[in-house]
Amino acid sequence: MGRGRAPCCDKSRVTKGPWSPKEDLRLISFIQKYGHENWRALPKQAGLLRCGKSCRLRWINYLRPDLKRGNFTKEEEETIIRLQQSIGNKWSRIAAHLPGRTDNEIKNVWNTHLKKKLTSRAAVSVPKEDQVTKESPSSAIKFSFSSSAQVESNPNNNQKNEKYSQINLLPLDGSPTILAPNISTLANPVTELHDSESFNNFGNTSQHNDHLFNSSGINQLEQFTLWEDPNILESLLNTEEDPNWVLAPQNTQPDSTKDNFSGELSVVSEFDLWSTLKIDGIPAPAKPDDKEGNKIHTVEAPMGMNTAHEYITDKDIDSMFRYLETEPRLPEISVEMIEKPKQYQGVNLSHIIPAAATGSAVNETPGVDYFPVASISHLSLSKVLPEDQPTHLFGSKN
DNA sequence: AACTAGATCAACCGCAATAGG
DNA sequence: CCCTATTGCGGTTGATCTAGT
Repeated sequence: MGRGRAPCCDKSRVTKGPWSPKEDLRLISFIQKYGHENWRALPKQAGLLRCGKSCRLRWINYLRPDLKRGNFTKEEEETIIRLQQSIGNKWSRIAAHLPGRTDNEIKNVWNTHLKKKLTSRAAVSVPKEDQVTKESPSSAIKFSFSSSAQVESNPNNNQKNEKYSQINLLPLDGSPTILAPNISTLANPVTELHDSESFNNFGNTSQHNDHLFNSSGINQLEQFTLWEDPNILESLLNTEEDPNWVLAPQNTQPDSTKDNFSGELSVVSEFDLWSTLKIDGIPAPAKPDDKEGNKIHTVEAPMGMNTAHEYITDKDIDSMFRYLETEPRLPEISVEMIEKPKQYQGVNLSHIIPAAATGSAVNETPGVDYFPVASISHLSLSKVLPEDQPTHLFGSKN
């Protein structure tokens, strides 16, 4: 063995950069089911081309269910300032005092806001001669902290929160559901589906990773029944659940402590346009406001839906395309396919038509455990997936 | 409209700390 | 106690967004 520290992973064989929704869901699904005893082995077991450190960071900073999102409150900022002055840049220790906040987030807030704020306060409060002769940080806090109430709430808060807007889904029977990228779960009333702002933000892929957070800034997983009790997954296997459940097979129980795990965790990470637009029994959303100048398309609802058509904007379609581009298994689709799904049913578009709508049933592989991954379905395996990849069978259970 | 500078923040890197054999 | 593997931490980077010109 050579000298020096061994690299944590083979850098040439791991993905770097921003995480895709698909990767997120894969990581969430794996940890939800098996935990994270061994970060180094986790990527391989979960089928992720990521370094273990990257997975850990992603989980801790963005995916774990107890994260709080949104702007820091004045109280939180005060706490950070106070603790930073007393213990220094011990971000993880500071984070321990702020439930739902991560050390990385706190560090960023400090570097981008609080440090400057503190500096500007000091400039105002300290006589000029003192600024030249005294640079002790501990002296700065003595006069800066009392004025922290001046911190104003950001008038652009709404803008930030808007990025988190999502369309919410409900399984037909109110069953718990698992999160799929670019959609959110049943936590909020489905009436939000009709909110034009949420509608227009459908599938919005902002700069960062907002696909898991709702307009309240709370990680949807926090309200995620399935998350709170992973055993629900198992119990659902024995129930007559909604035909819209997407099921993915589970061939093997991985040993998270071993590196030679050979099983595969199959994950459905696609989202379904139709299920977001329309769920049986729920009134269709109002035609969205075209205030942003997006062209409004009238689209046919797929077979099995109650209504004849729904509305969708260019922006929505773009968002959907953007997501579909990350799904290498999916065939190319066109706007026309989206607008006229019936015409394309059974050809290329079967992957965006809910199995329940088409009435098709997917045969399960004997001896394979299935678990629901999303309350929606749109993959017709025979049309989309190579036949030699049986571990990726998706479809409704009945 | 195009460009630029500043702001933001997710993600990476390297080192330190810790665990376990 | 030593050595190695792994995790955790803090500094830093760089992509993207936003506001200003």
